[in-house]
Amino acid sequence: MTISMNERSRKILEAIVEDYIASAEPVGSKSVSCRHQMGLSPATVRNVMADLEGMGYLASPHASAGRIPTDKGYRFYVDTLLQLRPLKAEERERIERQYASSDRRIDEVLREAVKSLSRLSRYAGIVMAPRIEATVFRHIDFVPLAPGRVLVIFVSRSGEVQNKIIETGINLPAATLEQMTNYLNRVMNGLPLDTVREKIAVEMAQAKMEHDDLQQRVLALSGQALAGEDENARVYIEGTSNILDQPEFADVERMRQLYRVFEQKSQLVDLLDRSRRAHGIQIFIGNETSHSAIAGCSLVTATYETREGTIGSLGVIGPSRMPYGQVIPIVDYTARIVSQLLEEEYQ
Amino acid sequence: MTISMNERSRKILEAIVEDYIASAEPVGSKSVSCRHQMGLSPATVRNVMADLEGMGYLASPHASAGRIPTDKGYRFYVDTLLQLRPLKAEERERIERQYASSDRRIDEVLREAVKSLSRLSRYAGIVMAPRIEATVFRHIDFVPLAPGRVLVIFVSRSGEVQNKIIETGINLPAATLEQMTNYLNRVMNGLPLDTVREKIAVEMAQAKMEHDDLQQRVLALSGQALAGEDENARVYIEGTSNILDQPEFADVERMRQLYRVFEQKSQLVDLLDRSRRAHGIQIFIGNETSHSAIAGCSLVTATYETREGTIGSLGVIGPSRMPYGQVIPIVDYTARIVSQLLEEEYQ
DNA sequence: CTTGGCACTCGACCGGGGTGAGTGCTACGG
DNA sequence: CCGTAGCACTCACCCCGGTCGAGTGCCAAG
Repeated sequence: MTISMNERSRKILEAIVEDYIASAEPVGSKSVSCRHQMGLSPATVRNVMADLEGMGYLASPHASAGRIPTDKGYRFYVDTLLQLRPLKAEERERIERQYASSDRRIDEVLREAVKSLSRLSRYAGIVMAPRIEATVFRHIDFVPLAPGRVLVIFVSRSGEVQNKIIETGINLPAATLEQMTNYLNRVMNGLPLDTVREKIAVEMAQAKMEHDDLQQRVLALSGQALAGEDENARVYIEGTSNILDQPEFADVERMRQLYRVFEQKSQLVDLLDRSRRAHGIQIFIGNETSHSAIAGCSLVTATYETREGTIGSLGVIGPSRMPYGQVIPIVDYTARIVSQLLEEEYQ
Repeated sequence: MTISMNERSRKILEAIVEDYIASAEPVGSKSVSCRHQMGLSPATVRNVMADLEGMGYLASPHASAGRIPTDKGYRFYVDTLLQLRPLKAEERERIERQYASSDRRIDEVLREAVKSLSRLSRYAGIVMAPRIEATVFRHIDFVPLAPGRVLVIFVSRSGEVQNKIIETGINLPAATLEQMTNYLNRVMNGLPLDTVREKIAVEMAQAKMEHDDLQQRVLALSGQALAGEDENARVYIEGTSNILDQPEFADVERMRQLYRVFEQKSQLVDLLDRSRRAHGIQIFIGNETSHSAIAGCSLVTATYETREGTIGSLGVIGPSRMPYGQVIPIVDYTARIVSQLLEEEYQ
């Protein structure tokens, strides 16, 4: 058993991975030897395949079937063998066109992105919206709905709107609210959200000292409105039914597991968050996700960013048997376009 | 073959429907005769069952299996045999508690409702948000994001926030926007949305006559912001993976179809919309939905409303083999609670 | 009209033989 | 020492026939 991978074994591994990706059937020595006319007899290929299995790149479902790649096999393929298939101009155009009708509000853009990802990859698209911490203050507004109930609307510089109804207990006079709106909009405009929060805290302390109860309450209101949202709500998924067409999900039990993950979202949040902290393209293969419920699945993700840094991540989830060479450029280009669209907002 | 349904046939039909709902297995004459000690021999039951089959209430999957209810059978059961199992105080309380933490913004309430529906019924919950036409003007706000781009925020009386970014082409001065905000908020407050639209149209005509280009543009802006949204986006679904546990969906192909429907939503919009136009509880059984993709499924829906009329509908979707007696009260009570919560907003 | 009896039907389950793809091993030749 | 050809072996898959049993339909008796 050769320990190292020479050129030949790599070629053969590549052939097997690609055949398996294309056919979803275990691939045998003969088909490798024939289809990829590399001048080797099936017997030779067999020897190599036995080595590859020994090294953990391949596995056989049972004795007389062919071999299928393991997670490690896919990983090696992706890291060292894979050739990206760059997008054709026409495909790039198709991605861009997707956003033509959107109004460039960040959630609109992301919604289009997730649709586009799922449509192009023919798997499920997932997008994680930026955490509100990453935004910049643009505008705040208080709308009294009823005595003791105020709707607080917060707008970030990128046009994202977040709103909350807050029970104030007491009835805040419209004049105070208006005054405060003007003040906050003047002072906070353009500041990153965490700075805004700090400032609000400082001012609250001051208002407290001055026994300005009303002002303190309104400030508290703004603070509450700027609090973070449920993380799970920030994930968009689309095209999950695409995955159902894949032969590996003919088994009902696996489908169930997968759909539970989609519905629950927290595991996806975890992965997308890990991806966000990295930079650029990230690929999780099978058990590398360390979520056994999505065993057999891979995630291809990329980060999108503005000049102020990475703000979120997006990608595609599908079976590990995935044409990475095609999916990666799709994810990559989508992330670029999204970054670009959001960047334009920032001027 | 008796044409009419006498007391005995009804009892037997009831027994069969209920056994089948409980077990998901075709039910035979013997089990009916034994389990529901009605003093009839299996043979007699068989005769009756043959009649019921002849009348279209039952069907046999194959010669030597028992009988299962047809859509018509379920319909008869629901219309004339069904006894509702009223909610226990504890269950009602559980439903109410669900909304305790919500901030009573309409979309929050509906999101809680859909969760609660799916959790209690153990099927998928669906909710359709009111169309924006049904709302009442409360507040509008223009936030200039960049030269030529304005974010328009519209708030309805029930605290629903809708926002749109609009490309204005030219740069509208902040002063004009502010002036217009004040004007609209003063004049339109409390008017139903269609009236607001009319008024805007009238004022636009007037502005045109007076060659007040700026004002005309801002009015156009408001008009655009009040335009309806994508209908499909107004449907919430949750708990779809509950349905996967049902034995009737062991077949992968059916699951696929169903999930396509969930993802596409338009067929659900259609049904919920039909339900909204009716009043109170509505039940669609199997093919009555006239959407063949959800054959074998039933929908139990109810409308929620304020004193100004029905505004939306919500319900549960699951297999036709559904314990209607339990599901109907859940849906009914949820609709009541939602109505009540929204009503409170209106004061 | 009800009931017991009985033959019949038909899917589910089981076991066995045949088939074929694919393997591992071994012996041979460059 | 490496590549190749040959060969026996393995094992999933398919098809077949037989058995089993639940449930029916029908009939004749009460």
